[in-house]
Amino acid sequence: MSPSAEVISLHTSRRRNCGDCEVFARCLGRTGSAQSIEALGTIEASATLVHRNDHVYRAGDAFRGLHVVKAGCVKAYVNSESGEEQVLGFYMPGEIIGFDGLAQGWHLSSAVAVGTGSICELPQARLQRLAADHGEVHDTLMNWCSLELVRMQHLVQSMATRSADARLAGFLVDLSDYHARHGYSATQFTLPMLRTDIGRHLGLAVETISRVINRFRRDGLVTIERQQVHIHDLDGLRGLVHPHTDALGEAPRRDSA
Amino acid sequence: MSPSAEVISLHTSRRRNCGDCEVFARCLGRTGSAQSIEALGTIEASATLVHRNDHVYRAGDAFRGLHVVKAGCVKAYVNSESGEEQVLGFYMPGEIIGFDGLAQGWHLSSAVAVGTGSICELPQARLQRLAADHGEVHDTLMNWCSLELVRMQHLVQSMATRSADARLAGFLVDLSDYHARHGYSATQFTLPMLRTDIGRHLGLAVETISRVINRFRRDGLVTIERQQVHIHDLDGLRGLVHPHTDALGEAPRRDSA
DNA sequence: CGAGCCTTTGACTAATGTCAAAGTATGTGG
DNA sequence: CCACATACTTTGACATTAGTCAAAGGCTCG
Repeated sequence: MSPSAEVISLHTSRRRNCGDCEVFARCLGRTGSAQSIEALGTIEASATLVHRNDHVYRAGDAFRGLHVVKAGCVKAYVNSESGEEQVLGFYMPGEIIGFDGLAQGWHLSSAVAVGTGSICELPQARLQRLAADHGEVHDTLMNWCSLELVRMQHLVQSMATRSADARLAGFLVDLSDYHARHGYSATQFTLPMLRTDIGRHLGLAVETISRVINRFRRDGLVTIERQQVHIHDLDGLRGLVHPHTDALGEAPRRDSA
Repeated sequence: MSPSAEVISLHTSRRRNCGDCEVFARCLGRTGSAQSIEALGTIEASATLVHRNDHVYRAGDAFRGLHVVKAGCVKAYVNSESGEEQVLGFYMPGEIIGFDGLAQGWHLSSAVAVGTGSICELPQARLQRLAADHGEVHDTLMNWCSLELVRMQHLVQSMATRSADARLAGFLVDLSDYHARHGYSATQFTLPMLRTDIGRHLGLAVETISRVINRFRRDGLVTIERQQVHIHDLDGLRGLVHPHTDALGEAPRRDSA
């Protein structure tokens, strides 16, 4: 894990108002009251180009502000004392990262680009000023932080109660939902992250990820080749997500001969 | 609000300024800037006596505000579609619950008293007004929400990477730390929650909890009888928390370029 | 074209869950 | 105050999931 790249700050494009950004409506302008959205539109941010393994921030870094994933995919993770990496989440375009840094003034987790992408920084001072001037912005920020909390609660629930199959099915369904929400195909998309990282995210070994994908393929649920995902039976996949202890005499065995 | 003819009897639970409360310094007054603390002290709250299994809020309830555990212990949990309960955390006196309700305006989790205790409500409208008037209060609220997020991240990490022994050891150490921080014995305290709930919190079966406790007892680390915990070897317990893949006499890959 | 990284597969193991039942506290009504 | 009912905890035997180890197979990129 040494070949990691520097923390970003390299290539920045011109600074401009967020409200003028072509993806504003899917980003800061996605939620909140009209006043809040208008206020957030006045933030000036510059998108930074990032490449695979570029860090957005690292655990221990001083908190400079929140970051928005504008393009690409960002992996948030923590390292345990014994060096293992736990992936807390994968963040897609329009999603905001860095809330854990608000707790103590420095980050407790790290964020790294999964592939080529683009990141905007929302400077803390600017956000504070905005929140002070517009109560609605404060509400919106709290909403986002709370949403992040809920996201983590779901992950906890998933890891504590679901089987490997259910976890991976849930992971794929979540990705599918994201794409559908944003107007892309719910059944055909790319899987930008490594199998290893999916495993570290779901609390499973890489080999298990591989085997489960295989099982799904055999059962005709999906075709996953390299990074390309085709979901053939989205409902079937959804059905796998929840434990369903209902099988009183009828176990959910799907055998394609 | 509540007719005074309620169960409110033992303790003075009439509405009064939080700043005058005897536990303020361990509660709202625990963190944040001086201005923030002063502002929060002006909140008026009334403590409500709760008994075992009384709910503070339930999933689906409209979000009315945050709640402070003043005495006792509160269990936060979610129910999966298949009815299983996942315990997200146990909250001790001075801790604040309900941040997940900020995300959507209603709660996604439930909170229930583990035993007899006392709860204060911090009305949302009051908090919003305070945050609007005092930017520092806004910061403090974000801090708390972020801290809650970090707490959940730790739980994720624990469940994904630690063995049953490590998880329970961590759980006990956390409790011990809480008691130490608050001036109580770090090695002798009560375990207010059921074994079942500890299991549901750590993602383990009740039987496993029981067996691990037994193992700890055999190894002379603790004595746990009913709800009474005696920690005999706190350092030993701490040592168990982290995986330590020490097998081949320390071989952490520290490859430099 | 070769090196390194990533993924897949197979064989085996270990940790934890499940089921069943006994043991032990707790509370209630007689 | 007892006796019973209920709820919680512990223990044992066994099943099963997912992890580990080892190695081969495929991409990708310099």
